[in-house]
Amino acid sequence: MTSLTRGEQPKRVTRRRALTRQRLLDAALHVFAEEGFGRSTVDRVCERAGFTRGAFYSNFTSLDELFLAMWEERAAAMRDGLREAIAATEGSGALDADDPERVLRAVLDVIPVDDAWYRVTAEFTAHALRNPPLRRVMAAREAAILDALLPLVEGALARIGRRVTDRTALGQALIAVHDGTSVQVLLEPADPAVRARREELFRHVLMAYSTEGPGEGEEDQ
Amino acid sequence: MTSLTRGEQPKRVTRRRALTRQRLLDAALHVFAEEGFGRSTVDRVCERAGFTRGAFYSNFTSLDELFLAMWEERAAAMRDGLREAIAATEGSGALDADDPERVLRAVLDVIPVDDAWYRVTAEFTAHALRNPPLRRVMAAREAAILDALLPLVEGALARIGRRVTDRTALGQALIAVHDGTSVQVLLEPADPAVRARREELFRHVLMAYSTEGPGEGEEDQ
DNA sequence: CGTACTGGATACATTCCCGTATCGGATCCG
DNA sequence: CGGATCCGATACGGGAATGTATCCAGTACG
Repeated sequence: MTSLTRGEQPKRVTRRRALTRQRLLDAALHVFAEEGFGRSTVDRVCERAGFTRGAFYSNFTSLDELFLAMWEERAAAMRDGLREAIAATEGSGALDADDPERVLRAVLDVIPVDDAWYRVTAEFTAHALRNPPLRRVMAAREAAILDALLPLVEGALARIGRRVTDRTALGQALIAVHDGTSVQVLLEPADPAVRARREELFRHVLMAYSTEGPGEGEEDQ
Repeated sequence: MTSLTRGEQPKRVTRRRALTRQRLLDAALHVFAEEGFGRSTVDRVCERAGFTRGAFYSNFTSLDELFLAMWEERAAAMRDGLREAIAATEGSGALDADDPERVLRAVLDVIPVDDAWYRVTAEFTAHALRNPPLRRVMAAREAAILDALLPLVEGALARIGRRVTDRTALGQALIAVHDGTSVQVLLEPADPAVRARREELFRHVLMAYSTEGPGEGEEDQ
């Protein structure tokens, strides 16, 4: 379908080019969110970005490729955000021996339930499941993102005195819970209880996949 | 958009009508799964069913309406299947005091990870999130389905000596875990470990939301 | 400061899909 | 079995979106 393997860069990336690329990415997020990925068209994305289709085809070969670029961006932002948030809890005075709540907060604030983003990824995932090469690309990238995020969570847990028993299982569980409960929260936006149950489930998972053991580096402060 | 409230039935449902309706439903499932809900068209559904668009518009007003009918069908089948499966475990000899595994099996076999169905519902859900009236309809139906299924699970748990602490929370958690882990299994179809971790997570949830207490009716036997 | 080149706009031909209105044959009922 | 009714096929008039090929202007570099 599309060449999903990094094509050769045109020797230099002019300033202008980078800008229009970014504008296209921003516009696409809105369009995908509003129309749905499946119903989105190159036309609309360009219209929203204030370009014509020529600009699009000069920067991307397909909406798939564009989405993957968008995802990359998002993942990087999340990774940085999480790192920062966890670092922030670190400085904040004395650590109680047991304060999983703080870790939970840090994580949930950085990786929130984002209406638009949820819709877009859900649809794109379904789309990828229909297309084996794309599915593989997606699985690989997801694994990479998890690899970057997990150590952060694990470190945070260690600092409050809990050792993770099975790193991979915890990662899979957290993602499943995040995704699975996000829909529920979005479907029932008026009901705060749904959100509360989501967080309770996160607590259960964090506890179930870690054990009260010596944190690696700093047991308490 | 579409009148999602049950319209008035034309006084009688002729045999022929029922048949074409069913053929349209079956065809639609395939088309949705293959093309994606968003990219599916009335044309294609009819083509696949061997009708022309006239037939479609005579039976449904929109693809949304058709999907809801499809979902209804599916939910009913699941409910019956689950009831039957649980009833089957009932007769099977002496119950060990603690055999959550049996309950888990019964449930997982009836509500499997279904590739095509997952894609379709995921996309339709995203679509519904974009459309408040439709979102409400969907939330309501989901709640109704859960109401029908939960007592069955609760009963099965009671028979192995576990009392559910918070019915609603358990239901929400099970659904979240089912949905969230389904994607993972489908994204990584070659890796049996992913599926194993899914089931492990189910076990954790079943235990976390129930307590070792006297089952309501039949403590043992 | 001018020129070679890159990037985005425009035009084009094609394909697909929508929803309605009307018609003729199948189906049901007495 | 015959008439009333129902149902699905056909015809119609538009409206988008696609990807490509070509062209002009803005940009960067010597």
